[in-house]
Amino acid sequence: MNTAPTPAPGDDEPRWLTPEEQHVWRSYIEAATLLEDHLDRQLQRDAGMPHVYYGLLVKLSEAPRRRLRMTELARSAKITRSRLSHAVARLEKNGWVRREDCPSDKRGQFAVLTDEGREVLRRTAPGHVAAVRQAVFDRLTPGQQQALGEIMRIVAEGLQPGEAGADLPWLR
Amino acid sequence: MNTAPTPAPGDDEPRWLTPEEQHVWRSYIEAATLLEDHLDRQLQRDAGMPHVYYGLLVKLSEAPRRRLRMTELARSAKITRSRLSHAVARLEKNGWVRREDCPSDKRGQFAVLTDEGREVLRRTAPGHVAAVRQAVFDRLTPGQQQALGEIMRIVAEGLQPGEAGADLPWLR
DNA sequence: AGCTTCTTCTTGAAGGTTAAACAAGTTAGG
DNA sequence: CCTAACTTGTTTAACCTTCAAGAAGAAGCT
Repeated sequence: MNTAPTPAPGDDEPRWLTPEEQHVWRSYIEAATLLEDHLDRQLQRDAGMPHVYYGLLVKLSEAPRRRLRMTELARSAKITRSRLSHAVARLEKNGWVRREDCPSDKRGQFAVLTDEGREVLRRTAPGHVAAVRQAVFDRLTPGQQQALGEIMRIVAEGLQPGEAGADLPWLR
Repeated sequence: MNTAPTPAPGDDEPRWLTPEEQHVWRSYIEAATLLEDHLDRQLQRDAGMPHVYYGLLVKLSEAPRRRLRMTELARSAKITRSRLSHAVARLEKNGWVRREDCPSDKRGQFAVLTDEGREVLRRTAPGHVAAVRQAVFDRLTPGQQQALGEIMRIVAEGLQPGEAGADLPWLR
């Protein structure tokens, strides 16, 4: 986000992005912004919820008894527990998720996908997949798709462990 | 986001993502989420503003007289005018941006980067570039960097023109 | 047991985003 | 001109996210 003045030696001059790197980075930011907006809008319109919430329902739908502990769900969706707490509160009000106490750990809560939640998913998944396809997969060659997967896997990996943060030990 | 039941012929059965596509897509979502969170946190901590706001200052810093019409800035940052309006209000309160009337179009407003805003940028840019490098560029081969740029350019392109949306004819 | 520490989840407030509606100004067509 | 249609930018309220703090239970240590 800046032009390189001079790469001085033994100096703490920041290593600015090269013009090529800048282009890559800007393309990334633009596409990521547009894509997330696009999907948020698509889902808000067709399913009445933002993309992240939809992702939560998907995770639950794939879990063993369609239930997951809050912390596990948060971790798997890459969001903070706080955010999840608010999200589940909303989804619960919609009747798509229900909370259940964990028998083995009285602090614990399960988020459980309700039948109604399943139904919403069943009804809206096709449209969502279509949107994803149209925005991403239909435009990329198999090679690019594979490359994208690898690249993003690498980036995600580098961001996962982190030292320790306020609310989220695993999220930096 | 679902398992393929059967690709029936001449049927409107949705084309679910293949397992490979699902992996790619999940990696993308995870990395994008983690990355945006990471950068948001980095900038919130070091610059006192979210990543998008930082991007606005950068755009302004590169514009001719360090000023851009609201609509142009919004378009270039890929956000809605409404969002920009709020953002500029906040940046103005921080003294980093100032609004100025457009002489040729009485409806128009320029967002102008103040000296103070420039200073914030100067002070925080190194740290931000370092974060981006560490999270992305340092982990990818030159080939992957190039591939990422191409891929994201394609995706962004497909999302740009669109038919016409409520507030944003160009977004969607 | 008793004490400290960690983990789980929630809360409340502050801030950011969205959607819809609007005022004001500009443009295009007759 | 004059009106209809469009643009620009803002506003409001509803919603979502973050941050810091905290209640409650579990785990570990002596």
